Amino acid sequence: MRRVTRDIPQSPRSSAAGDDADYIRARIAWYYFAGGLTQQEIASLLGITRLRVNKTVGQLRSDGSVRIEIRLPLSDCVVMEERLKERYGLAEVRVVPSMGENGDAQRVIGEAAGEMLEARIRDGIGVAVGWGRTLSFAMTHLRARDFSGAWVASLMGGLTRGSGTNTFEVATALAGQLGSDCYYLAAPIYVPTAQSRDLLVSHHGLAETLRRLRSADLAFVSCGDMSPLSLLIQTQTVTENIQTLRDAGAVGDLLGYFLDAEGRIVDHPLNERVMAISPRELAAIPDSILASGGAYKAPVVRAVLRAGYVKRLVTDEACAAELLK
Amino acid sequence: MRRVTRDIPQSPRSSAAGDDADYIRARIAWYYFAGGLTQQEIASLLGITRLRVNKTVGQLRSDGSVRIEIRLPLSDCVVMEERLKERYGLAEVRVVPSMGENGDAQRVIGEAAGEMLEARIRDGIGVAVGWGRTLSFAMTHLRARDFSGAWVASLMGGLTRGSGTNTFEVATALAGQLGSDCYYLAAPIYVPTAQSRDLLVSHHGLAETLRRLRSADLAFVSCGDMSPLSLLIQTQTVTENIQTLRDAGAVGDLLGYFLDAEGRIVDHPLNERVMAISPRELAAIPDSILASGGAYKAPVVRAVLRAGYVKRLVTDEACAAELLK
DNA sequence: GCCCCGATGTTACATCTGTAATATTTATCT
DNA sequence: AGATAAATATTACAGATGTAACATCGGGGC
Repeated sequence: MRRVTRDIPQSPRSSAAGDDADYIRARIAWYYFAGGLTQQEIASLLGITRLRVNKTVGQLRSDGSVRIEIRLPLSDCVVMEERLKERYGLAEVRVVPSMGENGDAQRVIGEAAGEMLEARIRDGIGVAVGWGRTLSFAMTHLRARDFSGAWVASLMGGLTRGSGTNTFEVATALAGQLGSDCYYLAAPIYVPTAQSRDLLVSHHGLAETLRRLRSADLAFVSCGDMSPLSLLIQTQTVTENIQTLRDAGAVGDLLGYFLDAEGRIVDHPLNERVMAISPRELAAIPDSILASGGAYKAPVVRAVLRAGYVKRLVTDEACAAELLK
Repeated sequence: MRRVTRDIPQSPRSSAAGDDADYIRARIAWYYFAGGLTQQEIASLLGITRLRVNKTVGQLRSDGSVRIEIRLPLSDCVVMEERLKERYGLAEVRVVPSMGENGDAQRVIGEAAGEMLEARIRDGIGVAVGWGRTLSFAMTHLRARDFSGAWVASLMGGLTRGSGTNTFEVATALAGQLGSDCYYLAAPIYVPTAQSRDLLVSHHGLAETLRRLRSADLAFVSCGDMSPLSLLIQTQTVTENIQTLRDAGAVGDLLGYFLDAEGRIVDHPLNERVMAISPRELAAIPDSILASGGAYKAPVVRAVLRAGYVKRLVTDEACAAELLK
């Protein structure tokens, strides 16, 4: 566990250049998004290339420096939110429209989840976070306020062979945004054997992080399905076990634990080796947000909801429709 | 004075078609702004023409259904805000970047002013509003909440020969957004003679509106300069008097009253015929926002600030720079 | 019933935008 | 100083976007 202070955004800029670049960024943001000037106009106004303007605009969009708020609720979605709340006894549900094949659902869900998360952050709060693409999108949509009294901890171990995504990225980013402390469950998500799990837990700060996690006020998690697209499935450890997991009735994972259609942890050796708090412990956390969508994830999401592991849900139309069938 | 209920947005839609069109609008908003789909993709997804998507996107942008928030403060502007606050003893100042020749300053200032206004609205509040292009832009940037206990009244009479802009539009729109009552100063801004002014005031609901105005909690106004671009200057009544007004030392108007560089009402017959509350009465309203910008308006704005007629200011860089000279 | 109006579709085109491949500058490290 | 990496400029181009002119459709008012 380390203290994270402020290593989030476009960092490696030195002295004068950094200020200048930030200044240009801010000006571009205003001229383009508020003023509606054309990229070429901005370029000549600022004496830089259109290309640079173009790139900066792209950055601004994705790094959350400009945020677009849509004030037109989609009636269908609102209806589904209510029905989901009632059907699964949830405290809050947000359904966003599904985007066709292209513009990926993950991002839109993540952004909506970020808003829900932001609304629940308060000073002194302890937040337990998982990882995954959806969650990392949420990070761009948080307003960076200072909550130095708060703390963040990662709910689950990391991947050793990082496939592009740093698995602690979400926790780091959140702690950075909040200016709060961050505790890592610095271990692989799957340890070699059940014994080594016990060994690790007794060791190090892992025990402390786990203790902290159990006293968290809010959990922010996603879940994975069984398709080869899933981040978790791509890890070697899981790939080796995928067939036996399927045979055991697994429909997907929550915090690395594979669940059956009813949300029960399936009987499989892999589930003995997970370095993360258990779904049952997750359910004991006072408040929690599950962010997952896409029709193909509906089976896992349904499993998680049926078992009552989480209190709030952010998903998309396609998944919501499946959940309501 | 009339009750305004809800006649703001894209109104003249009948029964089924209206719902359908709104539904399409909402979907387009999500697909385009949240999902980042291309207009063509959206068109085929929804089975409509790309053109229609294109037009709708344009509407969404300008009617405030989607709102873009920029989270990068421009250091220059922030500095000027502080200096203006100190120099003119203001409670709050907002300075937005000036847009080059194109993308008009009015809109950006208006939008910022809308945000400041929104922040100050509370249930039961009485808001006195003026009119002008800048203010009408502010209306698109208000979140429509319900403040049925609030009321809105127009601060000044209207133009009889409407040059495109309905002068009560701002009051109507604001009342509509708030779902509150709206009182109009239903008279021309310049009445024929000083006597007819007294006559009108004694008559009708005008007296009541004026009484209300004086008990308003918040005023939302703009001011005009002496250039031919100014809405007010374009009215025939003023055009006839422009030379004598200049000779009397006028640098612009506030609520139809022409002021000198120190903010004093200039000695001119036209100022006897204004149907509006006086600047002095405006100063007595507990809280007030002046939204005006552009370098060419600096003289009037300075006059208004010097005389202390308003408490808060929203302007742009160019004007702010002049004000600080 | 007929006409007019507004909303939408059709087509065509100029412009703006996103992206890649490549050169040049600038900062940083040894 | 020289080498290296990052940022920025240059050029080129396909695809997306905004706009205009005109056709078509459906409803409401006379």
